Amino acid sequence: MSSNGSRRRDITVADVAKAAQVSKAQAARALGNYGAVSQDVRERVLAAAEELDYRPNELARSMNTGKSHTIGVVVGDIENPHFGLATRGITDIAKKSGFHVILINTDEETAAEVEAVRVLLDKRVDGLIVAPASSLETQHLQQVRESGRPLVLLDRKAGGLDVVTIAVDMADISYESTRYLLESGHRRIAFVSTLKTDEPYEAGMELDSSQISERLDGMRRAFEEEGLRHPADLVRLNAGDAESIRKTTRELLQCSDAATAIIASDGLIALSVVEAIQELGLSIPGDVSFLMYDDFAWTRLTTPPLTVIAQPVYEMGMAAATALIRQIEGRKAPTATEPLDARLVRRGSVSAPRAVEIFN
Amino acid sequence: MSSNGSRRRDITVADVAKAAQVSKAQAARALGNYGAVSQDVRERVLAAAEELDYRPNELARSMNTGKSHTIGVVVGDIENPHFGLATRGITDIAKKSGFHVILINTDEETAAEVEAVRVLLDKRVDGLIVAPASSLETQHLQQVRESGRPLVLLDRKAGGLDVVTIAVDMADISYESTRYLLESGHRRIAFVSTLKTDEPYEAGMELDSSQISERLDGMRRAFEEEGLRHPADLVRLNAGDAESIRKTTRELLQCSDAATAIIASDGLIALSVVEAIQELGLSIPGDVSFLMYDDFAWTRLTTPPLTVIAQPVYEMGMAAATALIRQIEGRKAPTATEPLDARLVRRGSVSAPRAVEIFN
DNA sequence: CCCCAATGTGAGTCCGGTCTCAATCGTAAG
DNA sequence: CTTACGATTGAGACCGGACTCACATTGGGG
Repeated sequence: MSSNGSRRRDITVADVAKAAQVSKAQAARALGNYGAVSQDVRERVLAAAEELDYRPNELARSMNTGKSHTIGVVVGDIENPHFGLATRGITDIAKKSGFHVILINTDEETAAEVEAVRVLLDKRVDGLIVAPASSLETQHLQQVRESGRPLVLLDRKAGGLDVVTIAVDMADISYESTRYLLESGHRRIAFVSTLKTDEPYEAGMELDSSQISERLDGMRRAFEEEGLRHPADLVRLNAGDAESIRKTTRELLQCSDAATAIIASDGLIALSVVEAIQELGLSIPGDVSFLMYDDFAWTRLTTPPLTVIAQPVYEMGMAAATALIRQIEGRKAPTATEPLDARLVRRGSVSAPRAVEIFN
Repeated sequence: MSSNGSRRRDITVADVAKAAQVSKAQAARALGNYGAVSQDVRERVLAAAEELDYRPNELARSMNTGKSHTIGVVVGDIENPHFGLATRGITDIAKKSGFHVILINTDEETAAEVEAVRVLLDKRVDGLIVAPASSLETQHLQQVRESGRPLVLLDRKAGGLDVVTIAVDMADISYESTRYLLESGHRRIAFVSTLKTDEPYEAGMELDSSQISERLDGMRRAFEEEGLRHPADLVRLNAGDAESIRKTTRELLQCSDAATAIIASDGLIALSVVEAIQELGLSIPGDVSFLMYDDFAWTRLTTPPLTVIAQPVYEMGMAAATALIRQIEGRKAPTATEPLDARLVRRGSVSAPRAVEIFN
C-alpha cells in the first residue's frame, strides 16, 4: 500500500525505533514480545513496524538465541519415493512445531554424508535427521553427538552409537516373507540391493547397512529352520542404475539353476527388475515370483498386483521428527514410541515355482 | 584424536587467535583466506584451528556478508514424485555451486505459500524457487521481487510478474495429445485435475493455474479445429484424495454418455483413476482409453503400458536452479535457456473407443 | 507523608564473524 | 643514512537482533 520504491537495505529494529521515537531496546522488546513495555510504546512501535514493513532478521535472531529453528535432513536420494514420503512426514511435523528443513542428498556416499553433516553443523541447525549411508562408518555421526546437537537416525541403525533410531525391525519381516516363499515351494530365492560393497557377497560377510544385514539374517534363519542352506550366490548387491539392475536380473533368471523368486530391496530396484522380467518375456508369477520392499500405489496397478513388504514410511518420518524435536526442546527422554512394524501384503506376484523341487 | 571431553561452547576465531598468539583479525584473515597474512602467522593459526577443531559459524558469517548460500524451494508436495524429481534437479545444481536448500511444502494452499515465502525471506535465503499454487494470487511473489532477492518460478507461470519461469508449454502438447485422441475416434474426453476452484468448471472460466488453463486451451483448440465442441462437463477439477478421485472416475464412466477417454493431470491422479477403472472391471484401452501427464517408470509396467505426456522434470529443476544461481551471483541476464518440451509417448493405453461415433 | 517494590526505559554489551583504518615493520630507492 | 611504499598487524566498528543493568517513575502499604 505504501508507495515505497525498491529498497536496498533492510529495515531494522533501529529504524523502527527511530520512527516510533523510542530506544532500540524498547522497540526490540515490543517487537520481540518480551520484557516490560508500556501500552503506549507498544502501539507506537507496532504501528511504525507496520508502516515500514519491518521484518526481523532471523539470522541475527538465531545468532544470539542459539536456536535456528531449522533441522537438517540427510537422505540418500529425495527422488526415491521412499525418502520422498519419509521427508513429507518429517516436514509435516516440523512445520507444526515451527521448524524448517534443510535437505541434503548423499547418493548413499559416505563422503557426501560426512560433508553434509559438517555443513549443517556449521549452519547451526538445531538438530539432524540422518539416514546413514553406512552403519559402520559413523565417526561423523559421533561428532554430531559431541557437538551436543540432537541426532536421530532414520531407516538404518549405526553401530556403537547411542542414538535414537527410527527403523522397522527387518529381521522378523524378512524371516516371515522368506518363510512365505519357502512354503510356496521356492528354494532359489534371489535378493537384489543397491548396497555398495567392495567385494561380492559371501555368507557371513559384514555389511555396511544394518537394514540389509537384518534382511539377510532373516532369510538365512528361515532357510536354516527348514534345514536348508541360504543360497549366497543369489544375493546381488551393488545394483546400480536401471541398466545394471536389468542385467543382474537377466543373469539371475537365465543361468542354469536360475532363481525362481526375486526379492527387490526397494521400489527403484523393483521397477527395473520387473521391467527386465517383462523384457525376457517371462510372466509373474508363472515363471518367476516377485516380492519387494515398500508399498507404493503403483504396485497395485500391475498385472498381477505385486506382493510387497509394506513399511510405515510416512509414520517413520513423523516419528523421527517428533523424537528430534522433543530432544531439541525438552529433555532427552525419548519416551518409547509405538513400534513401527512392516507387514507382508500378499497380492498376486508370488505362487509356486514352475518346477517344484521340495527336496534339493 | 584429541582427548577433549564434551564441549559446551563452540570454538570461535577469538579462541583460535588466543591459542595462536595473534590478534583476532589476523586469525580471521588466515581462516577466511582474505587480506594479507604472513606465512608464519597463517601456519600457526591453521595449526591452532586444527588442534581446537575450529568450525566457522555460518550464521555469523552470513550476517555480515549478507549471503547465506541457501536457497528456498517452495513446492506443492514433496511426496509427489513430480516434485521429488524436480527437487533432485534443484539440489544437484545447488550442491555443485555450494548452495543448500530449505524445502517447504504448501499442499497447494496459497496461504501456506505466502507464509513459506515470508519465512524464507526472514531467514535471508539468497533466492527462491517457487512452484506457485496459484497463477492469480501473486502479491507475495511480488514482495519477493521488491525485497530484491532473486525469484524463479517452476512449473507454473504467474500473471503480471516479470520473473524467470521454467515451465513447459502446455498448450501445444495438450493440443497434440487431444488431436491424437480425436483421431483415434474419441469425442468424450475427460480431464481430471486436483486444481481447487470455488465453482465447477465452465467453459471460458478463469483458472488459478496457468498449467491447467493451457491444457484446457489446447484441448479446446483441437476440438474446435475439428468443428467440435469441447465437452466442458467432462472437465473435473477439485479432485482431492484417492477416494474422491476414484469416485470422480466412476461418475465419468458410469453416466449415460460416458467418457471414452480420460486424461489424468498428474501421476497421483493417474494412480487413482487407473485403480478405479480396474475396480469397475473395465479394461484399458478396450473399454476406456487413458492418457496421463508425467512419465514415471511404473507407467511402463502396467498392462498395457500407459501412454503419457513426458515432461523433462529433472531438467526443469536443474534449469530453475541454474537460472536462480546465475541471478544470485551475476547480473540478471537470464540467457535464453534451451526450450523445455514435453512430448507424447505413445504406448498402449489409447485405442479407438468401443463404439466409434465419428459424427456426433 | 515516606519507603520499597514493581514497572518502564535507555545505554550499552554480546553473539561470532567480516572489514576498515591507522600504526608498524621491512627494505629498496634516493 | 633517510625516505617512501608495500606487506603485516591489531584495535575496534559493524551486521541486527537479544539481553543486562542502572536509572527513572509510579503507586500502594505503613
